[in-house]
Amino acid sequence: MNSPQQKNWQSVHDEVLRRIHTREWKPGDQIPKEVELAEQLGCARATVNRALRELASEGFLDRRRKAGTRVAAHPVRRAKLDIPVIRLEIEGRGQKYAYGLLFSERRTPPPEICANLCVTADSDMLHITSLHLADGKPFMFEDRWVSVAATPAILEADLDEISANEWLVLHAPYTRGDIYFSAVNATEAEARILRTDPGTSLFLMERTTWENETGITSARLLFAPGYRKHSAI
Amino acid sequence: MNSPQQKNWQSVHDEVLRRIHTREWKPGDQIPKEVELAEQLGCARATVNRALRELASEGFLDRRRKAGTRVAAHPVRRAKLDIPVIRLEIEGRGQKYAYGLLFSERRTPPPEICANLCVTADSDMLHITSLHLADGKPFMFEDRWVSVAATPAILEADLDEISANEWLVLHAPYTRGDIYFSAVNATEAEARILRTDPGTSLFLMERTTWENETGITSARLLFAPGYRKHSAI
DNA sequence: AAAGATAATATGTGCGTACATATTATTTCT
DNA sequence: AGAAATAATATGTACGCACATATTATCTTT
Repeated sequence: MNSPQQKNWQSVHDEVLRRIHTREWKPGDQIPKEVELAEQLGCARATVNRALRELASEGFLDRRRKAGTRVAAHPVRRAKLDIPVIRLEIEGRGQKYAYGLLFSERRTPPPEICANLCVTADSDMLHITSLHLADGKPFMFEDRWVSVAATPAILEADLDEISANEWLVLHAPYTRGDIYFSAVNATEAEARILRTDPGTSLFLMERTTWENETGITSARLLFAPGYRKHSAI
Repeated sequence: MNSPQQKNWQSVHDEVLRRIHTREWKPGDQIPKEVELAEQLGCARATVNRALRELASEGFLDRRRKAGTRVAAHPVRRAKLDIPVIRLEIEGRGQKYAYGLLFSERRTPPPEICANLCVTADSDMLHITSLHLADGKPFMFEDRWVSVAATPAILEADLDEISANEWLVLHAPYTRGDIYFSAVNATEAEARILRTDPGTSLFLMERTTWENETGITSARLLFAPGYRKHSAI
């Protein structure tokens, strides 16, 4: 009972996914080779290839040359996480965005920043702290170090008008970055800035970005109580 | 000064990315059409198409039929987040995994679970709480509701031996899911289970998964202090 | 001039072929 | 028997062509 002609890769994708979901093909099972599937489904190998490639990148299949394709034994699901500019995230919630520069100083970095960005202790850096507000209420506190050597133009940026977050996105593209999510108790100072109580649990995002092997910036983004980061899978 | 022959889509991908990074093509700019790029780079349109499609899915480009391709104005970077089975996450850190079922009861769900999964208040559900340990220390506390109607086989699972987390991954594939990350202060009970102090800031992951329109399971995963979730971009 | 029909166009995708590449299986050699 | 060379094979990808589709631009019609 061959399935009716599946002429596009989407339908092949869905059909294969259906067989995985119905456990016709179980985790660890080897599935038919591309040419067989193509014949079975009445389409070209290229079409099957496209569908299977997509499914592999989604984590449903493991593929290896010569060894063939099998259903992923331990489906490591890959959630997609959008990392927008803070302004857009707030405006996307239908709230009014505001921003205030708290502090900006050109100086040498503390040890933990050196370690993060792999820079020397005498590097020329810009240290910026700022507060992002949603509907007038503190939303996120940003504590950022930017390498002046890697991004000299940052010195000309008017950081009272545009946040370092947004300026960097527009002017300093990066090739890779790390993000860490965690939870911390608010310190006295942090609580004061975010207008909450010391000890309150806060969502923390730590980001470091790189242009090839050059560290660009390292930021500590501390969100006001109640913040939830969503992701779909 | 055309670039030397770029015969594979990876090199086209990298070359386009280079032009974006060097701001030869700036955010918002329209880039040459596929046929032009193909000619310029000395390869087939299909090859360019593959590269640009990839770049669009990575968030660097916006593409629309007839309108052409342009550099994304607000590069919403998409971080990829791996959601493995807890056991593999712990073993991946080189730690010894252990697991204990705390509690298991078949009953009707409380209102918040009904809302999450879109089920009625008289649904047949399984409520499971368990503790995952790394090197003998509490690592994550799992509080999960599973729909018996959607996954009757769960009743036969030996949840003392295999965690609901892992059983579900292997036996109840889902079509979509939501994940929320946040930070909460430990309650008395949670602090006792995770062997920490009440009020300690804890990283919380709330997951709900669906098979088509049927809610499968909703889980609240509370991590021990110090946990950081990593993601690359 | 506004509305609706029509043409033009860039991307989206399918197909068949050819060859590349990684990996496994087999054979040959010592 | 064990190691090394060789063959076989499934996926990976490049190419050229054709046509589909969405969207914009243009031309009619009223």
